[in-house]
Amino acid sequence: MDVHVRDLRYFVAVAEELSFTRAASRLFISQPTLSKQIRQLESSLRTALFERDRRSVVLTPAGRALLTHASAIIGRWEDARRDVADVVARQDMVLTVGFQNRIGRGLIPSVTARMGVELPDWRLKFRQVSWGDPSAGLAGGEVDVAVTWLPVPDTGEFTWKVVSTEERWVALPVGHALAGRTAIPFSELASEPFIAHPPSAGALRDFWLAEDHRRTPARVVAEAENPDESFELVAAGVGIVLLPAENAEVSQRADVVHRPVLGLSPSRLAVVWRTKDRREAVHVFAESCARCLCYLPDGASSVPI
Amino acid sequence: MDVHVRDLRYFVAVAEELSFTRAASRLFISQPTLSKQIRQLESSLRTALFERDRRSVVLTPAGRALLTHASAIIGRWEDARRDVADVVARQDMVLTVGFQNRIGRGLIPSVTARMGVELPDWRLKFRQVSWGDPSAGLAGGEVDVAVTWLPVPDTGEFTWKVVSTEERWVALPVGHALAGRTAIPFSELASEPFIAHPPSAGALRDFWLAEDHRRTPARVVAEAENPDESFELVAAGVGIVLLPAENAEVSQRADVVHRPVLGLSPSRLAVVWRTKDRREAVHVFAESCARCLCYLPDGASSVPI
DNA sequence: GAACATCCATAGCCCGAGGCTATGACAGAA
DNA sequence: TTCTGTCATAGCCTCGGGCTATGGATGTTC
Repeated sequence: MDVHVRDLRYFVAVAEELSFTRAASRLFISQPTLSKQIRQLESSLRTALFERDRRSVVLTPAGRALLTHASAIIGRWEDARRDVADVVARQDMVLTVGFQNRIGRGLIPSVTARMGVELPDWRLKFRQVSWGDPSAGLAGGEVDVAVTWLPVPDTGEFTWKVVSTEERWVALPVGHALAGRTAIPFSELASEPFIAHPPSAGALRDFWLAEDHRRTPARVVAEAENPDESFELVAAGVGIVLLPAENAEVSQRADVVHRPVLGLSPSRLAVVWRTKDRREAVHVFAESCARCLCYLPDGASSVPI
Repeated sequence: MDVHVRDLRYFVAVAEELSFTRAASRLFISQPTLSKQIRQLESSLRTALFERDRRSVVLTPAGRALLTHASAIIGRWEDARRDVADVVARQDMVLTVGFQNRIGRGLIPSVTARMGVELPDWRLKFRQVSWGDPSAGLAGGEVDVAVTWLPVPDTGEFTWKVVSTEERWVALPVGHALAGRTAIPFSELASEPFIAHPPSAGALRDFWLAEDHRRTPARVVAEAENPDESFELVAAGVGIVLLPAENAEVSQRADVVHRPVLGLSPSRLAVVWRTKDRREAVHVFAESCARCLCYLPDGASSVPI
C-alpha cells in the first residue's frame, strides 16, 4: 500500500545509473538487496518499472511516470526534515555543532565566550557524527553547523571557512619498524596496510588515504567510524592511519605512537554550514571560529576539550 | 533517516483527531502501536511532535511544520500510484474491474460484447476486492472501475450509476428456527447475531447490518471479508447475514437457506469510477452497464458468471 | 572457440521493525 | 471513592529488509 521513502530513493538511484550493480554500490547496499527491493516496489505497483534484458536496464513508461513523483517526494521529505530541525533550533535557541574528531584547538572556549556576548540566549549542543557522512550531519539536518576536515561535497549546498591548516601525521603501533624515527617520508608508508574511513565518506576517505600522493590505490585492511575505533585497530597492529598534527598531540596512548609524515599536502579544518541557512546564529558561530584562530598563535592553540 | 509514508499517514491522523485512541481506530491499528510509531517518528526527527498532558493532545511548533509537508507527501504518493496505474492501463489497454460479491446479473456477457464493438483493442480484467475497502479498490488505484453496492464514500471523489435495485434477503443455517418461513419481517431478525463487513467498510457495513432500521446497534458476532467467508460462518451457526436477492439465488448451498426479508429498503448495485478519470474506456464501460439493465427484464437477468 | 568477466536473479539466513494483547498510571466524572 | 477514558509500557510474534553464496546468461578477450 504505502511506500518507504528509502525504496523511492533506491528506485531513483537505479533510474539514474541504469544499472543495479552501480546503484547498489552508490547506495552502500548489496546488489541482491537492491534487486529485491525494486522487485517488491514493482509488485506493489503491479507493473514493471525497468526492462532488464540481460545487458541493459531501461525505464518502462510506468517507471518514467513514477520517476518525477519519486524525486519530488524525496525532496519534499528532506525539506520537511530541515524545516522541523529549523523550527526546533529557532525556538530552543540551540545551535547543534557536528564534529568528527575531537575539536580542540582552543575553539570551544573562545567560541562559547563570543557567542555568550553576541547571542546570550543561544546555547551550543555538540554531536559527534560518523566519518561515514561526508557532510558531517548537515545534509540530513541533524546538525546546524559542522567543524570538519576538508573536502566536503562540493555541490554548492555547503559553504565553509578554513579554521586551521595542519600537517598530516601517522599513528603507528609501538612495536612498528618505523616507530623509532622522528619523521617519516610518505614513500616509506605507502605500501603499509591502512585503516580507512567508510566508503560513504567519499573524497574525505581518499584524502586520509593520501590517494593523491600514490600511484596505486592504498591497501585498506579495515574501516573505522571514528578516531577511537581507528586507534584501537592501530594498537592491535591491524594497520596504520594518518591524522592531523594537533590530534596526534592530544590523543596520547601508551600503545600508539604518532610521527610527522613528510611530503604530504597539509589537512585543513573548516567550519561548514548549509549555504541556504541564513540564520544569524550560524554566521556568528562561523565568524567566531575564524576569528579565534587569528588571535592565537599556532602553538598556543592546542587546548584539548 | 528516511520515513515510511505509512508513518506520515499515522502522524496526520493523530494531528487531525488530536487523540491517539480515535486516530488508532480510524487507522484500524491498536493504540499502543500508534503511540510507538509516533514516538519513533519523533525520535528520528529528534523532537516532540505532540504535547501530551494526560487529557489533551496538541501539536508542537515542530509538529505544525511537519504537517503540511506530510500531507503533501501522502498526496503526491497517491498521485504517483494513480499515474502509474493509468500509464499501465493505457498502454496495455486493460480496464481493471473491481467487484466484491460475484457480479452476475447478465452484466459480464453483455458488457464484454459491447466493449468488443466500441473498443476492440481493450480487454477487461477482474479483481476481487475485500469488503474492508469502501471504495472497492478505486482509492488505491488497484482498479479502474468497480461494480459494488451503495453506499460508497460520498466525498465527490467517486461518481456512480445505479445498475440494479434489489430487495434484501437473509442467509440462515438450515436448522434455524425461522428457516421454515417463506418470508421474514426484519423485526423478527433484529436481535439475531450478525456477521458484519470489517469496520473499515464504514457506511457499507452499517447498510448490511440494516442499522437504519434498528433502535439499538446490531449484535455483531463475527466479521467476514467476502461472501464465502460469511456463508461459512452462517453454515456453522455463528450468525446470520443479509444479502441481495440475486446473490441469494446464485449462491445455493445445502447447509444455508435464503429467505426474503420484509420491511427493509432495497439495496442498489452501482458501477463506480473516479470522478477525475476521464478516459473513454471508463465511460464506455459504465454506459454499457447501465444500458444492459434497460434491455433485460429483472427476471431474465439472473445469469451467474 | 574456450575461458573469463560482468551483471542480474535466486536461495537461505539473521535481526530488527512493526504489529498485537495485557496491564499500569493518571485525570476527570459520577 | 469509584469508574471510565486515555496514553504509556512490557512482552511476544511475524515478516521485511539486510547480508553472503551461488547460478545463468551475455559480452569480451586471447
